[in-house]
Amino acid sequence: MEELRGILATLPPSRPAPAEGGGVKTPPRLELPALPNAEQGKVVLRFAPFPSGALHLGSARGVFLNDAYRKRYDGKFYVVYDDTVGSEEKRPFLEAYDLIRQDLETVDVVPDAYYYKSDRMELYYRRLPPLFESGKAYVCTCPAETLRENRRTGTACAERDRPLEWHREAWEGMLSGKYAPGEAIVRIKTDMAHPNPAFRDRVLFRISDFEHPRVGKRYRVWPMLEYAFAVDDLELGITHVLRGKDLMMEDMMEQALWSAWGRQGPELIHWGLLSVRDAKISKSKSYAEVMSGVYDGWSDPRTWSFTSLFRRGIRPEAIRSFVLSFGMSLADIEVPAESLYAENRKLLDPVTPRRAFVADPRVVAVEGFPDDLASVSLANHPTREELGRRDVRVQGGRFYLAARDVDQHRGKEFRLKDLVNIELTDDGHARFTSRPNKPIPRVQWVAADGAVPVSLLQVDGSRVEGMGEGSLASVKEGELFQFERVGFVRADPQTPDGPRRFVFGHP
RNA sequence: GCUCCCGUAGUCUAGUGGUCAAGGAUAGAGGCCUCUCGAGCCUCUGACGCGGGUUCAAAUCCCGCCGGGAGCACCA
Repeated sequence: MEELRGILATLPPSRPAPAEGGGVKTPPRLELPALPNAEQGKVVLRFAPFPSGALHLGSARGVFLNDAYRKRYDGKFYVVYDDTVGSEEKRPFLEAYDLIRQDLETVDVVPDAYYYKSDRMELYYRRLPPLFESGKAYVCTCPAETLRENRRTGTACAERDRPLEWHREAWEGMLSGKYAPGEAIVRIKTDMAHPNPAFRDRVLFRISDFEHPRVGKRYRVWPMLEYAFAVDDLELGITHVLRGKDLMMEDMMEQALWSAWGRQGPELIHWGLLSVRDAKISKSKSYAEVMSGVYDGWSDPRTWSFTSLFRRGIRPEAIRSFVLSFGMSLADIEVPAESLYAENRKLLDPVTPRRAFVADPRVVAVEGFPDDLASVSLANHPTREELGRRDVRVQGGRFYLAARDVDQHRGKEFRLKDLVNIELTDDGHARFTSRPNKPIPRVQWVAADGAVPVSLLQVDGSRVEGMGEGSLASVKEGELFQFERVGFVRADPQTPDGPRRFVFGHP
């Protein structure tokens, strides 16, 4: 898996055109540095996710940087499922292939092709014999522990210099089942005294009996990531590899292999590691919680998956701007999720209608509420008239206020925002005082008449229950609102009865 | 420990020897708004890790130090 941890000449045209007036900010134009040796129309890029779960915010850098350069150079972009057999702790999962495909669709990234490493095993095998012949690879039957120790001390293993024929036969033996898992591996011959201990005769192939989710037990000898990439990057004509700098050592491996094959590989370019503060992202934890039902599927906000962000009303363009703003810097960074929200807010604020919602509601009956005040017309947006208005019935003077507001304003006069001024006595009774606006605290309210119960899913998976204004009764999935003084929300699918369901996006 | 990478405001980023008395974003502070204590608008605060060089001139080049990160798996 190499998608973990992730401006073109212009921003994508999908960004909503800034409307006139309304104080809409023009987003800054972002530019990515040019790629070395990149020719217009001839750039071929690839993104290689390990199919163990949905794509999430940690994958975003790989997705959007590749896509941005693909567009900038009018090139190709492939998804290569990095689905070799994995290990005990890291296994590919069948469902993940489709999840990843859907996630890419969700964020409007459409690859030119999909490839599966598990379909390309013969290609990997075919490239190996020449390495035996040129003495660049060998079969090693050391136990893992011996191998580690030798690597540490820079000691070559006894088999390293056996004759070519022995290695050929041993390789056949690996394929045919003569060796059990762990009993034989293929290693590259670099230099056992290489200053970087991590680079001393690394493993190219190993035996695994795991059943692969796509190809079952058809193969028992599997390549390591670096070898598979070294082959695919040549076979697929990749011109530039963009990946996180955690894979820098893999560069050395790929380059060693290309040079052994007498070929020139693509340019290798890295970005620093990205972590998002406030977002503890663990694909394996998410997988476990999704499977066990603790999480509400991959759209549970706690996964930080693309789908879950979408469900929260976070637009793909916001994620794109967010990750592209980091550029190709090699510095490791930790960014607060707040930055992502700020990007999304620029997109949503100008187009999102306001609605009233109060959490933890208390009923307040206002004594002396004016009889002639039957309804009030409220703007859907404080500055953008084109978003229209709505009428809210207030007859009878019964309101829901947030418990917090009730407590805070007990014994004081305050204004029901956009409506009238009232006073709350110490024992909780409310009475009308006056109508004109004046500089006193303003409190959010929901008219009890017609109010609908609302359940708001939070980022931590909990729910806040409250009451929303009557116009929310007919809400449909996907509608976006700003609950005033609460934040931006997106409507979940609704059920005929029960509360209206929303997902909290961000303030 | 070894190898590699990185170091501009709280955070992210622009900057590739002069136009940088360092630009933008975000966060923070203050203000505005016939009405969002959480949106919007305006203003303000705030940075080149340290020490040596090179140069007429350095955030930009060189060396050292300090600090941070990654790799050292028969995972990806």
